[in-house]
Amino acid sequence: MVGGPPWWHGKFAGYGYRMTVPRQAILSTLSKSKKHLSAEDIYLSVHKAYPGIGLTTVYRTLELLVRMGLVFKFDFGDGRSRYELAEGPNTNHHHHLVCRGCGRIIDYSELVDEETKILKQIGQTLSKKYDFSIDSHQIHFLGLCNKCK
Amino acid sequence: MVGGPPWWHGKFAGYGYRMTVPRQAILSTLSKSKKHLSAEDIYLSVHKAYPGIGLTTVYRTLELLVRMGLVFKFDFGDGRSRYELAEGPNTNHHHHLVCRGCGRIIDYSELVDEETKILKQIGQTLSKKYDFSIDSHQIHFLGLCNKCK
DNA sequence: GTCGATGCAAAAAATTTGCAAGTAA
DNA sequence: TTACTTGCAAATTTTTTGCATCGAC
Repeated sequence: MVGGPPWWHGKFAGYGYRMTVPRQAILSTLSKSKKHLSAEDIYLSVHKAYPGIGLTTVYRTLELLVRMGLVFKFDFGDGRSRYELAEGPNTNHHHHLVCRGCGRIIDYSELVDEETKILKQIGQTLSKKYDFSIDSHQIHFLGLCNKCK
Repeated sequence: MVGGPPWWHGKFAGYGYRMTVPRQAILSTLSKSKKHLSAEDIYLSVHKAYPGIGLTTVYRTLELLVRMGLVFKFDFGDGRSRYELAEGPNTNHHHHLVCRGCGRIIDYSELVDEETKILKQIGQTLSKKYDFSIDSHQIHFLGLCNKCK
């Protein structure tokens, strides 16, 4: 509970973008949630506090935040994209177990450092070979959760 | 060029499903392509040879094949799902580089054995801890390809 | 004051569903 | 013959776009 401006202040001006109420609200919602929110989840949350904010703005803002690298976008195969804050006080690097039965997503952080270490090396090799600039990675394990198997 | 029935014959009866012309055609298309085909790609290819086959059947068949484990489904973030044959004479295990700029997908097979070896170990640990039965995994590196950076 | 940002309504795109008719086993 | 499959059309769902207005810097 230290107060002060959120860590993302100042990130916008540098890119020539503006800090607005909808952007604050969307970042705030993302930073408070531990889940993988869909655009509609975010809309509902934000719209409750600021009824003026529309779904279109949510989509446009998320696209911007992903481009800026502040937010990660995931597709787990259920037809809607999910979004997570890329960094910040409450975020921790993790990967996902995806249930093909019910769509449940389990985050795991165990062993992620080990995974990341290997992927970093491999990424460098691929980066060079394919002249491709890598800025993030995703690992998904697919299968069935305890309820679905 | 050995002829004989395709390797997937017999996979259906065991599950109580039937082998039909549309299913043959869809599997055949998938087995001939090296790419990550969308449902519409598959529809166009199959529909050319068998104009009677509709897009709905393609979607329903793909869902079935994914459930059977014969086909993998991927979402690279461009709003349409992609499908690849899971196994077969022409398939090789690979992972993906995904360009955030133009959506281009680069397959790589280098170092995949190394990745898979590690992930297998990690998968076992997670499997136990989360009571989750893992049957496949995906690794995506995200970034910008040579044309987009 | 300027130019980026927003809201609303409409459009577009991808995927799913209802139901009668077709067909593999 | 029986029950799984299919095709068509219609419906749903998610995401994008046009355009006039608003507001951050």
